[in-house]
Amino acid sequence: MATLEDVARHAGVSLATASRVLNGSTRQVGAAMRQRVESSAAKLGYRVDAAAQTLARGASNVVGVVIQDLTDPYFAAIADGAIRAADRHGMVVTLGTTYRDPEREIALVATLNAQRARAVLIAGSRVADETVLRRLRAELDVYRAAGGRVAVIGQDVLGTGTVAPLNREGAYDMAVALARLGHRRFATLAGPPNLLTAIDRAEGFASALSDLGLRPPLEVHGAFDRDGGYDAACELLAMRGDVTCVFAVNDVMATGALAAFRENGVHVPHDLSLAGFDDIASLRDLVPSLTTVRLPLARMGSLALDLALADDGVPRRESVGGEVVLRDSVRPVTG
Amino acid sequence: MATLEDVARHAGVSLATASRVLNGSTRQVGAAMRQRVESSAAKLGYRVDAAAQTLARGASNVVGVVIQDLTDPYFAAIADGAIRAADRHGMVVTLGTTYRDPEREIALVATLNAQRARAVLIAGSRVADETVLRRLRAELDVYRAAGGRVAVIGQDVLGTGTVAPLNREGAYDMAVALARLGHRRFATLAGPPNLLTAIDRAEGFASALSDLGLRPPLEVHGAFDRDGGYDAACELLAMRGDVTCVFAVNDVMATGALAAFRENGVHVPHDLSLAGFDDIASLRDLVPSLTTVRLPLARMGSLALDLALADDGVPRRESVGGEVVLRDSVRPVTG
DNA sequence: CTGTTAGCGCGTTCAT
DNA sequence: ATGAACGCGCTAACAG
Repeated sequence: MATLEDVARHAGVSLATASRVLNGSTRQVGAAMRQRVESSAAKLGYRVDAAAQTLARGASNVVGVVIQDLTDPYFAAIADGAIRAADRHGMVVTLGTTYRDPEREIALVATLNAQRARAVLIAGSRVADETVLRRLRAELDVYRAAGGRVAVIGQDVLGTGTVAPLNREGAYDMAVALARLGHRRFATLAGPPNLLTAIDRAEGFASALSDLGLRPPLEVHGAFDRDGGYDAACELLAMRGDVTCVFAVNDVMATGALAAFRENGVHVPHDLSLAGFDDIASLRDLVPSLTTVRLPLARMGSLALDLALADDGVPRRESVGGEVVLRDSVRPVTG
Repeated sequence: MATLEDVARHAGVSLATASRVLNGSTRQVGAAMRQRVESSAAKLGYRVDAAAQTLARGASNVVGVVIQDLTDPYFAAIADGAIRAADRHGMVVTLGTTYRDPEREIALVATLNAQRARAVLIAGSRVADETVLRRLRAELDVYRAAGGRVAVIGQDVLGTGTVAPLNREGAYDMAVALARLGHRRFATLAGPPNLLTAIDRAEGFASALSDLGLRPPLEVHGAFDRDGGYDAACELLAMRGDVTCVFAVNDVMATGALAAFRENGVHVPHDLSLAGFDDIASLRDLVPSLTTVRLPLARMGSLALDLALADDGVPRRESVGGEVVLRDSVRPVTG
């Protein structure tokens, strides 16, 4: 591989001049030399060495993105937004996946610190576990002490820049919208009992019912994924009582629930209404189409990068609201 | 940020010793010193500088993955497989997205070359455009000349390691399976006319019909995504004739087609059978469930990394077969 | 506008 | 088993 020095020699100029023309310095270089350097670089197939640049500059151009599962469209959409934003900044994304294991989250932050990533974005719900949280915080602290910028997409429990989806509020609004359609008796497919996102959404939903003077929802817990929704829905069917409307705390769970209901001969929305949360694009062609709370996932990813890069010590917090989207999976209660 | 030298000084040992204990050298270090170094490193919050390591070693631990669109579950699944494999090798993935623009593909390879990525994996169909292909090949050549390893997932047109899905064969098998159900008159939602994957699948399908002595399928082109399938399906409806079964060259297009058919009152599979290709997991809950050709997407991603890392000059090629999965979106022709 | 030179943090000979 | 010293490729003063 040709080095800058090779190019400089080949062009008959100094190292510094070659550096100035090839790698964005603000300094000016005469047209003749610039020409010579450029053609030498082309001829030799010169490519900068980013590692050397990082070392010399003391700053890399990578941003780390930590998500839980790339095959979950929720995270894919967020990562996509982050990648596009990084792209606009001329930065490169190294993407890490935790497989929903908080330990891996910590390890990834360490790795990204080693890369001297300019920023680290962490997406995914925090777990209500103080000890693992403390260790993550510690790892983030050493990263930030070294000048690293951090933003999370989710709960603001790390003292970092935060893009906070209004989970509680969105679920609250959803409950109000569903009650307005005449529903009085609800169930919640509530996700894992220790996942903050799931908790917030379930609580927001319940609190709206309470404000409306309705009975608290039946709550069934389950994993935060498609199969969790399926299982929870099956469990619900065994004890449904007079429930007319089911709120799943995310679309992926709602998808599983839909399948479970169908397999058990329960027709949505005729026999039971169903709502989700997130508005995952690739799920828009489900039948019936899912009523949900739309979150601007890609924008959340790019916003997180902006927040992280703007981090000047006083972490900013940006809330993003969700909008209730009524589709075919719910119907008014008649009579 | 603490450097190795800081740690060495703090532990009262030489730089070399500190390096040996902290960063996997094969050399042995006495237990006492090892202990001291480790506790100093912990106390100072030392984290290796990957850039410095890369420079000193002359090799990075990043692998580049180039895909077209992260929100397309096909690519997300492949990238997921690649990330898991990289993880097992202790490597880190920088993920680049082309937005289906071949120019971006070239730029990304250059960027990854700059990172001195140990391997570059490129997923996504080649386009039948010689000039852009030549330029991509040229960029890959300078990367490979510098010792970079490359593997593509798709057509073997770059002279690199290749994970080749058996598109032609899978589509052929699908046609045979559908004909066995009694279908005699087919249409193909064929994707863009210059996309090799789309071409191979459409041709494989047609060639089976020909072998079976059936009429060639009606062909309608469209973008390789959900909306392309939707549009193509609409077009097809205007000229359908006696077609009883539609083959979309991928599941995402089939999803769009399903929506188009439904909106136009055409019931699948009652009025029309529909098949796709890929077996995207997140689409398995569509109703009716999609008949498709299953591809082991995650494995293709990890296989690509293996191929790339094994690259010793003579690029290997690994074909991966697809398996026809019959589901509810097709039904036998009765009478 | 151009050239010289001193590091950036670490791996790795080569001595000891 | 341990340490001293050089070099990886590049940027950024500084000098001219």
